[in-house]
Amino acid sequence: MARSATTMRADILDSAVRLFAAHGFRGTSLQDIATDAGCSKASLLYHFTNKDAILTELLAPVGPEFAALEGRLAELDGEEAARAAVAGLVDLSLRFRLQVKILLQDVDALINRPELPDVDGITERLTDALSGGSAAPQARVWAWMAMLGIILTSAGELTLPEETLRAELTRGALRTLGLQTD
Amino acid sequence: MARSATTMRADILDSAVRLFAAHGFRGTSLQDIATDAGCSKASLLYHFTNKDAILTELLAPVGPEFAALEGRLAELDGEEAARAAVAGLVDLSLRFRLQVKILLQDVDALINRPELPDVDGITERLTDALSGGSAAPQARVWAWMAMLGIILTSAGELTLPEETLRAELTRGALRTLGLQTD
DNA sequence: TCAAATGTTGGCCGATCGGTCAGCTAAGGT
DNA sequence: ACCTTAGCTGACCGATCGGCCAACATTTGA
Repeated sequence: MARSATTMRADILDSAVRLFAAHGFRGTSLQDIATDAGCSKASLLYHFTNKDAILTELLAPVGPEFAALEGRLAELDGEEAARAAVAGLVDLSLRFRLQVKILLQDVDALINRPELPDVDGITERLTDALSGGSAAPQARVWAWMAMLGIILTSAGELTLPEETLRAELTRGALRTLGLQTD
Repeated sequence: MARSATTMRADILDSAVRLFAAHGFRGTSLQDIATDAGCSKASLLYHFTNKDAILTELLAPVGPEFAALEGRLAELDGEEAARAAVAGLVDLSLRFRLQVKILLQDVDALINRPELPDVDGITERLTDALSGGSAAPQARVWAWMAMLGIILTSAGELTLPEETLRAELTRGALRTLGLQTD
C-alpha cells in the first residue's frame, strides 16, 4: 500500500485527464495511464471498474457546473443573458481546460452516454441564451461556442497569463456576438 | 472488375473522408471503410499501401491550397493582409469541410508526419497575417482560427445555406479581430 | 499474534486491429 | 483457344487492446 486509495484514485485521474486531452480517449491505453501514474494496469482496474469509468469520473465535475450555469441563465433575458452566458462559459472553459478539450475532441466517443453531461442539450440551451442578446444567427453563436472550447486546446502553446486570456476571450466573444465591449 | 481502378480509389476516399470526419482516424477501422465503400478490406489494401496512405491522399489537396494562400498573403501587409487571410481561410474551410475537421480533431495523430501539411507552420504564418491588421493579441487570433475550423464540425447540424454561412463566418472573424465590417 | 481486509501485480484471455498472401475471377491481346 | 494482367477476396498472422483472476504484500484490529 504505497498510496492511500484516495490518493491513488486522484493520481490516476490526474494522469488520465492529461493523457486523454493530449492523445484522445481512444489514443490513450490503460497501460499508458498506468505508466504515467506509476502503477500497474491491473491496479487501475482495481480502483475503477473499467476505462469508461475513469472517463466518466474525470468529467463528472463538469456536468453540474454547466447545469448551474444554465439555471442562472434561465432567470435572465436578452442581452443580459448573453453577457452572463459569455462570462460563465469563459469561466468554465478556463477552470476545466482539459475536460473541455476532451469533451470536444472525443464528442463522438461520448455521445449517447446517459451518465455523461448531455453535450447536445447543453449546447442547445446555451446557444439560446447567447442568441438572446442580439439577432446573432445560428452560425455566429455556434462558431463562438466552438472557439471557446478549442482555444484551450493550445493550452501549452498559449503563454498568456490566465487573466489576459480571460479578458481576451470575453472581449472576442462579445465582439463576435455584436455586443458592446468596455 | 466491378469498378475501374480510378472509380474504386475515389469511392474509397469518399467513404474514408466521411468516416474519419465522423468518428476520427483512430475510431475508423479499415473494415468500416470497406463496408461503406462496398468492398473487402483486402481490396482497400490493394489500392492503397496502408491506412496512413488513405489519410495522406485525402488530405493531399489541402496542403497546396494553404501554401497558395500563404503565398498571396506574403505580398500584403497590415489590415489588407488580415482581411485577405480571413477571406482565404473561410473559403478553404468551406471547400474542405471534412478535411479541415480531420486535421483539427486528429492533429495529434497527424503531427510530425513530413508528408502531410505542416499544420503548426501554417498556423503560425496565418496567425502573423491575421495579427497584422490590428494589435489583436495572440489569444484572439488563435481563438478565431480554432473557431473557423471547428464550426464546420457541425456540418450536418448547421442547416444554413453556404452563402449565409460564408457571410456570417467572415463577419464574425472580422469583428473578433476588431476590423470594421461592411 | 494472527486473520481479515485492503491494495498490488504478473500473467493470461478473447476481441479487434492493421496488414499479408495465395488463389480466384474476368477482361484483353494475340 | 490461350495466356497475361488487373482486380478482388477469404483466410490468416502478429500486435495490441480492455479486462479478468489467482496469488502475493501490507496494514489493521481484535
